[in-house]
Amino acid sequence: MSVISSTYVQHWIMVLQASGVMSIPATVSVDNQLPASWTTHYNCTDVSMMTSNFTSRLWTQDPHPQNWTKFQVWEWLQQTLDMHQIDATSIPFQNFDLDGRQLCNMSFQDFTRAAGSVGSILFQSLTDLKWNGQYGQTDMFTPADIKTEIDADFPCSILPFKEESSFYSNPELFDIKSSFQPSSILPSPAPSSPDPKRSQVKRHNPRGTHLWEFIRDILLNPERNPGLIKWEDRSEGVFRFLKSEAVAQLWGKKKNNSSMTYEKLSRAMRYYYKREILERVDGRRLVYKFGRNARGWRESEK
DNA sequence: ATCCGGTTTCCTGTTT
DNA sequence: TAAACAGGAAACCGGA
Repeated sequence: MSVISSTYVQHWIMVLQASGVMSIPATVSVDNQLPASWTTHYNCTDVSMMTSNFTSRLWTQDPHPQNWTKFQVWEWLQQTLDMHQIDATSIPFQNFDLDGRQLCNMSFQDFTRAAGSVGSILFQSLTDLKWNGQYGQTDMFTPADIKTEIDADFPCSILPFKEESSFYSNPELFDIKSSFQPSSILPSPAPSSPDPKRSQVKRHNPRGTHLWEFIRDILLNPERNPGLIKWEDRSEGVFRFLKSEAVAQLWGKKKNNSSMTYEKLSRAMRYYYKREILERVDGRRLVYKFGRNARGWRESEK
């Protein structure tokens, strides 16, 4: 009934490339893995391998969470957040200083306690892995659901609601506090009873993160920002590219476009001036400033 | 089928 | 001189 389109496959390639999950070598230390997953190890991705195996590509490491090391737990955490475009700084990573066995012993409540509403996403992801050894093949995710999931652009989401970048960019929906705070101030939806309100959130950004959001998220995630972009004036939203070509490459990876350059990226940046997402900073090379229509970069918004 | 937003690509000229 | 900036024009792509 449903056909898995090449677009769909491509999307997943992009998601997994962006997450860097496929290529993190087991030998690197935790300290340097985050930057590594965003930079050099991107280049190791084997796209043809990905396309050749629909089921296994969704999670390429040990599919048994019970056996995971602390690092693998952390890696899964990173990937799941990346997949749902959730700001990694929004959850306290220290709450997940656990190995796979400990992780698997966590209840749904434990997850929401540890990560607020994001906990439900993590819980679903883990439950799925535990039951199936991989994403995407549960009785909650039947073939009939695939079309819906293609439409939603996030096929692994058997979630109560979907986190999207439009969530950040829409002032009415953008509410990091209420969305990512611990469960004490949140109604925690049961995993099997999705909140219809949340699931009806409309996509305004079907192709994923906008460039300015991508840039913002690098700035807001120091662990993902190995000297790529730097705040010049945090309170004013002024930032500077330190490694302009590296950022362009990263953006290209995210968009599955290996020929992205800073020259082309910067053209897209200049289009933001008119929309007041960025403001000009005259006379300073590689320096930009967030404008009135850019959301989610202020410290007070976090 | 068509329109649209958000880029991407290419280009020429200017500034640092 | 290279790298970055500026912005026009057209193409592209996926969603509505």
